[in-house]
Amino acid sequence: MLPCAAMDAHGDDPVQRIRAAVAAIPRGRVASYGEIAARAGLPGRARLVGRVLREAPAALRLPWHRVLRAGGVTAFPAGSREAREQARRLAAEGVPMQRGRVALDRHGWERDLDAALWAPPTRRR
DNA sequence: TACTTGACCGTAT
DNA sequence: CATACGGCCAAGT
Repeated sequence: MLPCAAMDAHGDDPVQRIRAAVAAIPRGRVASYGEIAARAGLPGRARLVGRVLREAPAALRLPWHRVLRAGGVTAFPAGSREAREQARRLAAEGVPMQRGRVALDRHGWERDLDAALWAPPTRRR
């Protein structure tokens, strides 16, 4: 038998883990390719994330529009069909993209961590 | 088999 | 802000 059979039980396939990481991006939030790679346990492999998204079946309904390049810049050429579609989808969930860029300090997935560290100890509202 | 491409990234100039 | 460079590595030529 193959030794990988055991690990498969947990989903060892990089493609599956990347898809799962993308699917986990909260609505109204965005993440970078590098961040997704790291969350999928594949640090330094941002390009693989791009490849996986490009080849992902549309039927999977992955929130690909929530994935941006480092710095919050769209991975698509300005004005391209994909870039416009991405901006449209993000806008639909309250994430503005201007000049092909999203403000990560306001909409980045990791923003919550910083917010938590800087937030007042007591309740907020 | 060797070389090129890419939905990328961080650092350095 | 813009180039450049090295790292990454599966697919395509």
